[in-house]
Amino acid sequence: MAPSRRDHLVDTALELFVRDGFHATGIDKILAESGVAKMTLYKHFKSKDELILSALRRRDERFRNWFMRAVESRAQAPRQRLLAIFDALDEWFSGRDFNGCMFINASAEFARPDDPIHVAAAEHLRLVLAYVRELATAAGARDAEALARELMLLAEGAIVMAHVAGQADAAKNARRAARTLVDHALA
Amino acid sequence: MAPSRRDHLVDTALELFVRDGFHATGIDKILAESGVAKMTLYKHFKSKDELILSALRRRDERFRNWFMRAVESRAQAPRQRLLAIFDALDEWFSGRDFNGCMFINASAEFARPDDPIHVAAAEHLRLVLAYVRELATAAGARDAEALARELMLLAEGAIVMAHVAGQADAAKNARRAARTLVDHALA
DNA sequence: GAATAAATATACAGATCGGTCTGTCTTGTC
DNA sequence: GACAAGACAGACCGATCTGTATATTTATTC
Repeated sequence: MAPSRRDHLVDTALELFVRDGFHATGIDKILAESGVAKMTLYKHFKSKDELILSALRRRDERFRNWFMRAVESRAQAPRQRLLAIFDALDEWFSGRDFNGCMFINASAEFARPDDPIHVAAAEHLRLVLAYVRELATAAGARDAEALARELMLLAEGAIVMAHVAGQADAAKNARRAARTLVDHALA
Repeated sequence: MAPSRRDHLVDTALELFVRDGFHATGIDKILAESGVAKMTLYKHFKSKDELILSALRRRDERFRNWFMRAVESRAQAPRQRLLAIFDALDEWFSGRDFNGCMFINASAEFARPDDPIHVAAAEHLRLVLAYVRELATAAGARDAEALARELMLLAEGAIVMAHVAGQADAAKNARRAARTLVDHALA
């Protein structure tokens, strides 16, 4: 079964949104890039914002899937998995198409906290945090919630320093800090 | 001496850019809000991008000024100043008009690393990092550069978690992690 | 092969974008 | 009072924006 027009549309939009941003990517560019007609887009999506939401949902799904596999394939021991988070980030940052976190970017362009797009970005972070908390719990942290939040700070900070400041080694710095925090939390 | 038209323009633009984003803020809105004529704007700035750069420069100047005063007024001892960073962030996040970091947002909308606006954002982070490194050096850290980078990760991560995920206590989590890292680095 | 559904191309609407241009009016200075 | 500088208002430009309408082509299915 050939990929549906809708899927193709979401994939193309996803790529352009990540590369150029949301406001800077016009409907017409998405249509030209995907070879889909305008009426087809508006049959599947009520508006550009709906398309953005679909792209964010797909990104969330793919990213967390990749992330969990990347972490779990690197280590078996729970404590090592907490550190493997930052090895996965390092791989991500080193990719040619790294352009920051799509959800941080979405929150920048849709700043009102009640904007559905901003809400979707918040939900993504909530889900990633929940996964890190699972890892922290498995590792036997006294306060898994606290450790997870601390590691999330390092992870998000690394994304920012890698993207905004171009610090290619941000994930490595974060890993070093993470080891200190994990040692402290598991002592 | 009345504030110059140019200054008023930059201030108005700064406010709107922070609140609504860069692409979402049109020239006309800035003019209407500031009561300045269009030709006056284009006499002072070659383009909208030039106005954005001026707004970023002003923001960088004001933010770092506020930040250094906020840190130094909270503590005298170098080690305590490193932790005061996160008390200052907490105050910032609690403000009614907190809308994330303008430089992270700018990098999201102007993603190409060689874009002058992205470069300006990178420079801002570089300057903040330099200040944190000074504090770390004064505190007698064995590796001041490493400690400064780790604390920067926590700070930027806190900004993201506070803005994107609406975590009001992000700065407090960061402060707790920072204490662990500082203790480890000064041991 | 006809009927049906979907996707196509194209044109268009109405608004807004960044930026230019032409004037008018105010203000300060000599 | 003459004059120049600077800011004003507002029309205007071409391009682009999201979204809609129409009419044609393609593909599937009976």
